[in-house]
Amino acid sequence: MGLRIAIFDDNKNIRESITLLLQTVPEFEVVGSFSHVLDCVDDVKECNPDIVLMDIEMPGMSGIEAVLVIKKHLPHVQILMQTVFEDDDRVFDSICAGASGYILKNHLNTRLIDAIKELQFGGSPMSPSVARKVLNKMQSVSSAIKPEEAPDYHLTAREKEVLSCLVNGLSYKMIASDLSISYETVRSHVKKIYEKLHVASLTEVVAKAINQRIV
Amino acid sequence: MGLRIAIFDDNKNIRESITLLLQTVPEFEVVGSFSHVLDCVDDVKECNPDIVLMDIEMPGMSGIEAVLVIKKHLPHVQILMQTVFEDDDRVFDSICAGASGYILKNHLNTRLIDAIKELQFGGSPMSPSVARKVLNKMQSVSSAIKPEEAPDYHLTAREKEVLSCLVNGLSYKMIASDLSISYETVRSHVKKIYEKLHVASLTEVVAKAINQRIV
DNA sequence: CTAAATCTCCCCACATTAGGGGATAGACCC
DNA sequence: GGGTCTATCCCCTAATGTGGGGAGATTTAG
Repeated sequence: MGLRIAIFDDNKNIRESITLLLQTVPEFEVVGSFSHVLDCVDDVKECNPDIVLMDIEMPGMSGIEAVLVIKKHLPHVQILMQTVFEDDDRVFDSICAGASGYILKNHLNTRLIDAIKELQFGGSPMSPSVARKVLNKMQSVSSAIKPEEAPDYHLTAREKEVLSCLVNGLSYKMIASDLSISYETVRSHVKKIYEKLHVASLTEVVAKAINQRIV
Repeated sequence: MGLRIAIFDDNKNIRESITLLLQTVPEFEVVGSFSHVLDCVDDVKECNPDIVLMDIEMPGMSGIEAVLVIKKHLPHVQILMQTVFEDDDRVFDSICAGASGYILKNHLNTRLIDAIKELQFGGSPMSPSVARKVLNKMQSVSSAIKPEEAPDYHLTAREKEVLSCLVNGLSYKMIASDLSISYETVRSHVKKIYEKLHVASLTEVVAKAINQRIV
């Protein structure tokens, strides 16, 4: 069976030349070609593609927003961004929106067919400069990716419960009624937490809990 | 001028076959071939490559650690990981350590030469499945990448100062002496902050400040 | 220049948290 | 069965934070 492909691009010439290019591959089938994304979810539902080629710059709604809504309603569809832009914002916004690949238009002729095949088999084709941006960004947010070994404070389950209540801004009284225990018990737990976290005030507890993701 | 390449791999056969493969490209020059990374910084300084091929599994020090130290001492060197592993940890650790590409050994024959050329021109070659992992990870940490539009609470400079003191766990008294203002003034600021942030307790202030990066 | 915002300080009354103590009952380990 | 850990509860005192006011000086914006 063939691979169903839909194209979104406001430029008619580009849509047509992409279509021509894709038609040189027997297994590819262009099942839709649209000049805007205002009805993209319906369009995609209608033509039921495996892969969507999405331009970024389009009238009305941008291709990035389109990715968001398509992915939301049809998460199985693979979306390949194809655009002239390679500024960080557009690249990362597209990826975060759910795109599975990102190739620049000047690579279309040479790379599009390979890129689609790569997508089909679970890859994420990217133009070289885009891939580099992505890796650099990964490095710069590495702290978020591999949270530095959070020291273990040996909090008990109950203490963690109390702690997360504190972080949510509850007072001792509220926590007591929330957990159906007495005010004094809450206090005992909090005292223990203070000891274990080596802090001396609620604000420090909250700051430490959030920053070290103990919550 | 040629492109200088160094190879780190504990398997002699692999080193030799990679060398043979690379020698088919006239511009490539294999300037070093090492079976371990214990002296990798010296080795790399010695042979002065543009690009390093790094295996992950090696005796003594792992290739990932080697990437770290090489990048630390010789940040301009481009490092391409070549390995059989594609578990998330190894992939992300390598990238965070500073690798500029990551290809799987079963793609070596077909992709290595292209990958090196891509590296040379500022790209970041990755095996398809690795690229997909990277994109998925990017999406999952998107909150860290694009901090959702922090609403502006119109805090004044002074209020922000006080706020950051609070987040650091200081009491009103300490803040007062820190900023050389009276206790009552601190209170005034805090009251204002409460209003503007729509909260009613210190813990909420701290939590909101940290989570929304107002600090 | 006037009005608004900001920063500074003060008072009183009340609520909440902090630090010190101690106690009981159940679970778990050896 | 004795020791350790956890969760639960209690008391007292002191310190700190909360909520409601008001008020003068200075800077900023219209």
